[in-house]
Amino acid sequence: MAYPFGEIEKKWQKHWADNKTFRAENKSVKPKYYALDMFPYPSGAGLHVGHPLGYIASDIVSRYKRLKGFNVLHPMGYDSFGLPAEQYAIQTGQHPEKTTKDNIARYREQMDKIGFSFDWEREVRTSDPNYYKWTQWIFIKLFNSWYNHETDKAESINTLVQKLESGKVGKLEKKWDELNEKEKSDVLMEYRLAYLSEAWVNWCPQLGTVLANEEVKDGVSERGGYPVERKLMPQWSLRITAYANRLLNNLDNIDWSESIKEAQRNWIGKSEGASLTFNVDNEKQSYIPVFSTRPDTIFGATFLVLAPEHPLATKICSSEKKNEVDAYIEKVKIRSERDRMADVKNVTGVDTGAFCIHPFTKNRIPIWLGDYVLAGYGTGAVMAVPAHDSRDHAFAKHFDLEIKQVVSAPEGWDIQREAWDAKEGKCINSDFLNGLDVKDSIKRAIQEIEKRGLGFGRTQFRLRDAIFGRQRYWGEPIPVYYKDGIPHVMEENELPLVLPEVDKYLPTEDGEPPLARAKNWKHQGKYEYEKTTMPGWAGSSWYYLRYMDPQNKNEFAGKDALNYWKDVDLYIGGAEHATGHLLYMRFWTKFLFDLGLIPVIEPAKKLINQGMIQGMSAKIFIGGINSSGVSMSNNWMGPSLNNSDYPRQITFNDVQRFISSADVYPYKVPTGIEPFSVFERNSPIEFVDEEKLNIDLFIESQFGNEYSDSVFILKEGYYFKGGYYNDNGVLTPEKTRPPFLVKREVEKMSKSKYNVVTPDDICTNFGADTLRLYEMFLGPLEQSKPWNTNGISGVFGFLNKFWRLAHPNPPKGRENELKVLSNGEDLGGAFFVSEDEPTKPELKILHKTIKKIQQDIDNYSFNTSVSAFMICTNELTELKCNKRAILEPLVILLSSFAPHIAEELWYKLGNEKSITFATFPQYNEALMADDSYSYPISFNGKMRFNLELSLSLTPAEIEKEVLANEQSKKFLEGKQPKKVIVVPKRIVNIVM
RNA sequence: GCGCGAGUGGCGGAAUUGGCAGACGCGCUGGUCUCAGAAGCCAGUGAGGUAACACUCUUGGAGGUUCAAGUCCUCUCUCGCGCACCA
Repeated sequence: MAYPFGEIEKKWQKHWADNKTFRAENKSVKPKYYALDMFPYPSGAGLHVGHPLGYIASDIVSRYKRLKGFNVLHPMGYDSFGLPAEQYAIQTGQHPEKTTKDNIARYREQMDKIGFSFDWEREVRTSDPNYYKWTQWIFIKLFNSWYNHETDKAESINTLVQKLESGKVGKLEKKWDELNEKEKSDVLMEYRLAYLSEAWVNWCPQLGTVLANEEVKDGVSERGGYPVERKLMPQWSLRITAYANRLLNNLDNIDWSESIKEAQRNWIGKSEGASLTFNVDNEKQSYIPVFSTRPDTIFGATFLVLAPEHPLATKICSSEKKNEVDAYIEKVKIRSERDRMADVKNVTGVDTGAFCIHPFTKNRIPIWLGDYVLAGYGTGAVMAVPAHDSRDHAFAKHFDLEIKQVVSAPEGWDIQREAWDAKEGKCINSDFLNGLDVKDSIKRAIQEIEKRGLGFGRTQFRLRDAIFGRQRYWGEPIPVYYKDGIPHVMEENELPLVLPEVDKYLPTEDGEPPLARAKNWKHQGKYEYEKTTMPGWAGSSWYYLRYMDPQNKNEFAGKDALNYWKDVDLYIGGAEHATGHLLYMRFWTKFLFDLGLIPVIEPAKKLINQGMIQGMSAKIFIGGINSSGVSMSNNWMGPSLNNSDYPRQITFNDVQRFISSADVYPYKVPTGIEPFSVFERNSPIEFVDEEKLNIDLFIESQFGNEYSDSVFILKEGYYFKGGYYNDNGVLTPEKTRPPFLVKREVEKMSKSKYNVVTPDDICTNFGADTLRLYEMFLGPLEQSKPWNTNGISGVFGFLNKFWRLAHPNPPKGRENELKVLSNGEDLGGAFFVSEDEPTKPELKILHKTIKKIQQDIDNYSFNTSVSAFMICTNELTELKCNKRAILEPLVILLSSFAPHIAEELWYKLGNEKSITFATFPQYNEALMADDSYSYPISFNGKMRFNLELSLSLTPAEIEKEVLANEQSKKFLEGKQPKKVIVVPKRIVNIVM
């Protein structure tokens, strides 16, 4: 019989909730510890087994830190604005708020079953007006701030206005005071950290909306397949680029995984070089600034390339090239930026017919347009040095442009064939740079450029400002209204700007966002509000602060709370947020710090990315209707590929589709229906046992219903409309049907792949403690792994074994000592612990385990902790140890991992307060010490035998003992050892 | 292409950072209990080899450093993830 986990878990979950056991206090003499999980988006599929992986780890740490005397903040909430609820709303008309609430209720129910020690009084939801009021408030702060590069921090926009008034900043055409309101607004927009500007977006005219990059595939919208073009549109953006340097430099001071830091470094993409200007050889005196990290190669610049979107492109081109240039720009426009980046191999471009003057040589060099130059990076123009940049080289080769070498390459390098990109070599053909090393010549070139007033040294970032507006309904309204065409933010005391009701969640007929449907939704009844909403990452960029003081009505969080909790000590979540959420959160933290609103510049000291738990998808192969909608029946040759054998029971008209078992695909699928009509589809895994699909259940289900008319092709014979036919078309008794197999494949676990496994079944069948231990036992936290339940019985067995330590069969003659408590009669025996003094071996086991568990938790190595518990339990079982002095401390150790069983045993041991308030036991090295050690004795590095020796021996004595040993003599074969290595408490190695 | 990470039994994974490779668990084999099964308990389980020992081989591959290498160095292969015309 298993221990009564069901009863125990329910009982203690209720106890913890009723007693608010895990409530964190904002004032305490204890040191603080803040353990945070990335909060989930509450999707309709519910929590799957991958979610709790990180939550369990942070819960173990939280419970451990409480035992270690910390005041622990361990909260949970929901990132509850987002697209899926809105899509569902569009399809069904159900308000996203309702969907979200239902999903949250389900998440909560699932989490409660796992026994997390969250302080639920601190729950936050980003879609709650009491929460997003402060998200909007931060937006207003961003709008009212600018980045002062002199002080290197954000400041109130008022300090900028002062500087503008005194003329210290900016080059205004008129004096500040002489500007009208619109002009002033436009000037300030150039500086505000939240600003409105024209930005390039993926615009889909048919859908009337902007699409995110990932929603565009092959130049058309993923949904509907409508064309998408690049378009300049007014957009709200956040000036994250102002923080690029600090976001980069501060990475060195936080304990985050190297891969995340590296991803952020790449994303920020700092590069140093020079900006220099080329004058166009025309009457208009146009000039083109370019950015280069290789100003040392300036003498190798043989042409200029502009991005097709470059504003000068159409202005400078010669009249005879005008048509060609316009055609090219039009062609490029309909491709998304992503497509352009993906399509690296094809060189495209066009000659503008215009020329510019090389600033040093004064040569005339041609100006081209090329789509390998990105409008959004640098100045949108490059000086092409084909000899030393392979992209320029490819372009030059394609259009037969001059390639001029200016850096020495290795012997035999053919510069006409391949570019020499490396920053190595000496400058040649380069006037004043000749003979200099590349590294020195970069500095020298910048000096010269600055001296001659051609440009200046400059640092460029790949990071771009974050587009902040979304043409969506289910998000925070941006607290902005328009008065005489000028955007104004609302007053702080007018917040929150509550999301208005709309009749439909779609864009309007004229292509305005859904919020344009809101009736009478105007600021002070007069002024139009901004119609876009904030992106998903807005609310999550600061939520860790709100947890510190979630009920606060007057501030986003109170000063005392902020100063007490400061930052997150341990943050656990997925690595997929490397360049999104985690970067934005760091950005907002630095901004709030600059304004003096919070005391920290980084949100989280330590970050762990838990690995993804993948799903085991079940793929089926469906053939039938081809892409043009023509039934494939005419090509169908029958399962045996022999038309004359074709069974009469099936007429072609009945058959919609043919589904192949994985062990026959593609062999029994007639060649005529390949390849265009056979496709893979995921079957929901609940109809699959190992590899076998239960066809009957499958067809009856909502998912499989559409295949009720299909032929299921088996290795031998086939299945059709409830009957099994052999290859001769003879209806055959059910029993002989061969299995229909699916192809199992490891994929990301997601609702759309029908491979989601929820934790609920495990909780029901084995209990939450087993789930918690098992998820930890699977392997290192950071590692990704497919979910399987193969090993779960081992973990469950361990908990039962542990339970039995305190529920042994009572020894003869001492039955009267039995302590029978409430539900005592369950296992082999009733609850019974001995009050005897522990023996030395028992103490050794205990203290060894305390040390191991403590070290493992400190290293976040939870899988090895579980092993340690198992070893300890096995050893104590061997000794038949049921002593209080051993079990009581062990129960405390176990309580972070398996809190329910620990809490129950703690209670049975006679403790009245929750084990949460116990103290983590201290290990004593002295009790673990052995007086002897079994030395492995090796000869020439090969281990031959073990020898038990006292640890008090000196190395010299050990050597003597070993050499005197009978077995050693055998391996020495009479030879004299050359050398004997003795490492005390490790090894002895004899070199012959 | 660039960056990061990883390759250890049939499987998930250990290995105090250079010191007995394969802990712990699954699976498998045999035994015990049972009318039978499940659960539990006991024993075995890297490969080769042997009646059993002995012995030999073994951490993706090839070299190297060392008394000693899964661990350090060089080269190389494979896989996973991230970024990807960033001038």
